[in-house]
This record gives sequence, structure tokens and C-alpha cells, in this order.
Amino acid sequence: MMEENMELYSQVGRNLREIRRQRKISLEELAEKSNVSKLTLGKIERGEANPTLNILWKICRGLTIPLASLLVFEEKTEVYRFGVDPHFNGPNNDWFVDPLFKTFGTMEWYRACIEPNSEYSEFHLAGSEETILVLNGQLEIKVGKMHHLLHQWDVMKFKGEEMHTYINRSDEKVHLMLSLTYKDVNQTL
Amino acid sequence: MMEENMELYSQVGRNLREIRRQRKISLEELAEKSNVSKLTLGKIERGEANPTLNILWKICRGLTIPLASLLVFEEKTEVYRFGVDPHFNGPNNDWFVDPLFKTFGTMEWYRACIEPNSEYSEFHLAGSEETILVLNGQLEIKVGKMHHLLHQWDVMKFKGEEMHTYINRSDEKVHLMLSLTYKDVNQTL
DNA sequence: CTCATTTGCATACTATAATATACTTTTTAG
DNA sequence: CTAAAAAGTATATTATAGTATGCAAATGAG
Repeated sequence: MMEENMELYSQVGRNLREIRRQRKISLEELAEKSNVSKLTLGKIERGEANPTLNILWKICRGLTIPLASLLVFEEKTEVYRFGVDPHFNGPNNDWFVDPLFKTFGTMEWYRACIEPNSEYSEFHLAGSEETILVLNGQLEIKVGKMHHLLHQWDVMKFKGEEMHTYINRSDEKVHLMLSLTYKDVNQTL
Repeated sequence: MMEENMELYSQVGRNLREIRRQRKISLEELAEKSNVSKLTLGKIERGEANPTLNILWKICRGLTIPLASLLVFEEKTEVYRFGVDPHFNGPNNDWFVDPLFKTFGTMEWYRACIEPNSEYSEFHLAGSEETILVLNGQLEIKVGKMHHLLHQWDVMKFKGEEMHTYINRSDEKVHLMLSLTYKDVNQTL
């Protein structure tokens, strides 16, 4: 097997093994319950397999656990180096966003940049809260119909579901940190 | 493609498409970012593919979203009929547990049954709370060193991390509902 | 409408996931 | 310690996921 994603496979395997052991059932029993061969189950648990969505599904059904549970784990320390890691550009290269820290569900972190004399609008799902910190320069933010002018290191928090616009009226790039918090896992999508 | 898990594949595809559309990037752009072929991405979005864990991983990395996000969705209404759906037996068939409702993370529901004149011990992770309701007969419960005798429809709540034992001293099966609540998603595994 | 972009689709090919079977090693229970 | 059960391994086979290419259909902007 390719050694590309060993760490991922190991994590998933560890999760499965832990759950199975907790239930005190053998590989063979699980094979019956899930209709996945004992060999495949073993390989997955040992991190030697790249299982199919269908197989993951069958295993989770066999254990009556949610599909995502096998794929949740502490991801290793993550470092995103400024200017090195890829980011998402806006349609006119007037802003970009680096999503940071692939934490699950309740919180997301972004590093963003708005080009001089440009703006960017968005809104998020109900129940989300957005917190931003301006890293440099000054930034105008419109939330609903209210405008706010923020300076370096100013922090602001608002309801994410309201349409909001980041406006950079200066002649320099403005950078900001941005975090989104959701009330509920199901609302992150 | 087999039509076995169409519903599952559709759900995952819908999630992916929604996220991609939200980011306003084309299939081709995502193909570049994720190193997954445009064709495969398209198939997944249309629910015509059974993607590999590796592929899911690459897609999520390309979008810098948590791996599990594509697999979280409202599962349909679930009905577990008593005595019909499979359950997990204890080592001596002296108890069995039906895990119910594949809800994610914070709460788990079980239906359990203890055979006459037998018992079952367990404990859970720190921070969990267990709530039980006796459905019929009477059940003795030992939590730590304290014993409690519960009768039909009695309800009891205790810290799941303490070792606890369900004891059925009667000559009839005792059924109970049981729920586990965790403080944190990461503690469910 | 028309053109350009994006998406869907068919075919053929390659890589590999999943299984069956049988055997070895490790773990567990008595 | 020994026997039995469980888990890991090897090989060969089958099924299918993933890709490349080229083209058709749908979508969207002007």
C-alpha cells in the first residue's frame, strides 16, 4: 500500500478498534454484523487500508454509530505559515482567506486579507457568531445597516447570520483574523 | 454502479456541492486544489461514486475543512422496533443493549435488558452523565459503593465515570432505557 | 440570442480495494 | 503450561474506484 496517508489510516483504525474493543466483540462478530470481511476490518484497524465510503458506512451501521464518528480525532498540531500555505482568492483577487485549524464542528478559524480599495460581503448560518481582529491598518465593517471603523488590533464580535461587508478604503492590504462559532454541529454545513 | 447506497452517496454529494458552491469555485479549480480528478469530483457530487477514504481526505484538505464534515447530515427518522432490530449480547447472554438513534457526539441512547438473576458492570469516560429509567420490574444499581433499588418507571442519574453495576435479583427480565451524555465531542470515542 | 464557461457523460484503461481461503502468530482462559 | 480463541499474514482472484480524453449538454453573462 502506498505510504501516503498512513497517519490518517492509523487514526481511523485506532478509532474503530477502540469502539469495537469497548463493545467487546471480535473481528469476526463485527464482520457478521457489518457484512465486511474480517480481513478488511483487520486491515482497517491496523491502518493498512484505504476503505471505501460504502465500507465505512457498513461498519458504522453494524455498530450503530454515526458515520462520522470514525473520522473524528485529534488532528496533530497544525502550523499555517503566512504566505506559504495556499489560500482562496476572491473572484477578482481582491481578498483571500486561509482557513486554519481543521477543528471539528463548533469553531473555525480563518486568516483573511482584503486588497486596497475593495470589499467582500458574506453571511453565515443562523446561530453562528463571528469574531474578528484587525491585524494591520484600518478596516470598515458593515453589519446589517451599521458601519464600524476598526483600527489595528481592534476586536469585534457579531451575529454571523447578518449580512456583513469588509471594506478596505485604504491603499494597503488589510489583514485580519476571523473566527466563526456555531451553536450546533449540524449547522456547520 | 450498484444502487445499494444511493441515498448515502447523494447526501455526501450534496454536502460537497454545497460547500464548493459556497466557495464559488468550479469543479476544475477544486480538482487542482485537491488533486482529485474533475470527473471523480463530479461523480461524487452527483452521488454516483463510492469514494475512498483517501479521496475524501484529499477533497477535505483541498477545501481545508474537517474530514468528517462531508459525512454529517440529518439522518432520516429512525425507528428501532423492540425485539426486531439487532442488539449486542453480553458474554453470557445475561444482558443485551440496543444502541438507538445515531445522533452525533453529545448524546447516546440505549435500550437494555438484564436477564433474571444476573448483573452487568461498566463505566464510561470522565465527564459523562448517565440517566436511566426502569421500564419494568425492579432493578438494583450499585454506583461506586452505594446501592439503590429502583422500581418501575423510576429514574436515576449519575456520573458515568464511576463504576456501576446493574443487578437483577428477580426472576424476570428487566428492561431499561439508558442515556449517556458527554461534555465534549472528543470524549465520545 | 450567442458565446464562453461549466458541468455531464461515454469509452477505455489502470490501479487498487475487497474477498476467499488457508496458515501463523498472539492473546486469553483454565 | 496448555489448549482454544482471536488476531495478524500471505497469496491469488474479482470487483470496482480513479483517471484520461474527447465530446455533448446545460448554464450563465452580455
